[in-house]
Amino acid sequence: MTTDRLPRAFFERPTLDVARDLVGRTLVHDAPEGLVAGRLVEVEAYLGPADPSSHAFRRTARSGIMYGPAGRLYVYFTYGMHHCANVVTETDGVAGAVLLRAVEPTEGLDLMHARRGTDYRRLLARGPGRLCQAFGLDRAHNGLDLVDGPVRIGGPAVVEGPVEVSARIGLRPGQEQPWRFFERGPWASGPTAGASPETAP
DNA sequence: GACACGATGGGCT
DNA sequence: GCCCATCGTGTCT
Repeated sequence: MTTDRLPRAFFERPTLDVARDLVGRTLVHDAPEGLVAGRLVEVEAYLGPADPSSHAFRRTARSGIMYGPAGRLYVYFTYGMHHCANVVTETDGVAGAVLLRAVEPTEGLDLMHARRGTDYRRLLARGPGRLCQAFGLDRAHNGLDLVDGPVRIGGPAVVEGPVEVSARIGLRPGQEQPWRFFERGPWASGPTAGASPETAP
């Protein structure tokens, strides 16, 4: 159900492996105002100094957390209005993180609708900014430990169909590494999301 | 200090 | 599909 957690060893692995294995898992935020949960359907891997698109391409005050212990949240603010949530991977000292891009909402739908201010279920947590808004995640959650904290990831990987791979979204040309892992369907974001008939609000 | 630029999303065409 | 708001972060002066 939603009470189990993946162990730290799960995150303490190569970033691409963690990213692929996160698709289908359950993301949970047990906040004071209520619990919300959803099934991860889209993630992207961001590596260290070898990945020009990664914040960890250069080690700075902000990106330093990507070099730290695995299993922590890395939440940052961008475009003046959006938050993006990542999971830190690799061993302590090696940079890596997985961006959480979309989930299929499963629990706490009312709270998510209230936070998002929309009745459209399909767009509750489709895209990294919407996901953070629906789950109530902001910079206050930066650094939280998924292994021991209000935000957790657990459950078996439940995937409808194959885990597909594509280039990451929204990056500069020439950096199109196939490091986006997703389940095709109405809940994933991006041009290859592939909506299905089952999109009722 | 100043400035350029996003791992985006919402609204309009 | 195109446009652009909006501000924290990084980099340069």
